[in-house]
Amino acid sequence: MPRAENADEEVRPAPERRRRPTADDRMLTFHSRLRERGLKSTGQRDDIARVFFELRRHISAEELYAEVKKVNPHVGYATIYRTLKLLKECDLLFERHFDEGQARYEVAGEHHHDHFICDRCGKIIEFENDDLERMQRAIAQKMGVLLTHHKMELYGLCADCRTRQ
Amino acid sequence: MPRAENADEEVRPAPERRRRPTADDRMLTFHSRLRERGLKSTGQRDDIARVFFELRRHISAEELYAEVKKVNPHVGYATIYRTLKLLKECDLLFERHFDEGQARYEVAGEHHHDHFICDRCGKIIEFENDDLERMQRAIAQKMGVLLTHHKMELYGLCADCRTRQ
DNA sequence: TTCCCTGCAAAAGTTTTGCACTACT
DNA sequence: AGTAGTGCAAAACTTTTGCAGGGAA
Repeated sequence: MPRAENADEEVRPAPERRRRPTADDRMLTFHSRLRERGLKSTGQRDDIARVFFELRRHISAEELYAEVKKVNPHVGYATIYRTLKLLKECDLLFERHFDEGQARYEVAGEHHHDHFICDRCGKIIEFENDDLERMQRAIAQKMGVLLTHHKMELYGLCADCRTRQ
Repeated sequence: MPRAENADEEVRPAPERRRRPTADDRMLTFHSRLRERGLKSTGQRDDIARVFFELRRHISAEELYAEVKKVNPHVGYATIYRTLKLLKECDLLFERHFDEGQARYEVAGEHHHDHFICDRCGKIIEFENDDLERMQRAIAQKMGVLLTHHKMELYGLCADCRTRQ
């Protein structure tokens, strides 16, 4: 394990350090958040939410639509978008805008992490680094601003594309 | 070695540390880049590029269109977009996608900086921090990726909105 | 039974493109 | 003269919305 830079020790893949909620856990949360708001649970919402919770991360609306269609061919695009917005309001989803035209969505509620996006193959790698987080807070404090969220994205060639190049 | 506690000393407003090229300087560069590529200089391109170089940063295509119209009412949206793309290819412009629907454009070629965006008033504050840059490179190295560019955006309430709140 | 929810299609917002015409070099 | 550039309008793409009908509580 290299130790020249102290960043080395701090960089680690984002995947869960404590138990990650299952799709079922998240469905229960979704239902209770809906109830809290006086909104209804419906077959479409459940289908969309379950597919979203079970699928790989950083999905686009288009991809989600295609996946949901496999389970429930009746669902329309409008309901996909409306449900994505709803999941966001329920704090169960993050909406991300990488350097593309369309938004990508990921399951919320895990430890904060940032992203590396491969310019060539589009692969998205998550990582986390506590020093980075601390430094951002320090910068915000110095500027006198109140931080609500932030975005830190690295772009380049992933290890695979780099060698294949 | 980056440390969060001394970030204070490193945070400074981004504005130029060495002489900033004038709009005229940039126009000359633009013309020579066009020539290199066998492309033509035209009245519309000059009008758009000059307005862009002289105007405030982080402009949207819509705002630029309105400004250019004042100088040359004949210019169409298509030419605005085509010229923005051209300026990008000439490395004279950065395209940014903050948390909005539309892209914003800024003059390229100055020292690298990052952005704070106010959630309330939309104000954009630039800042730079060398520790942050170093740390990003260290992270990239650790992940085995080749970095081409990155994006670091802080969102929240600016000092003004924070007190007015 | 009451609204909320859904699907469809149309609209909206941003950016790109086809085409005939214009104008640099 | 020849080729790249322009304006307009239409298209493309992503996301939102109006509306009439359907379904959860």
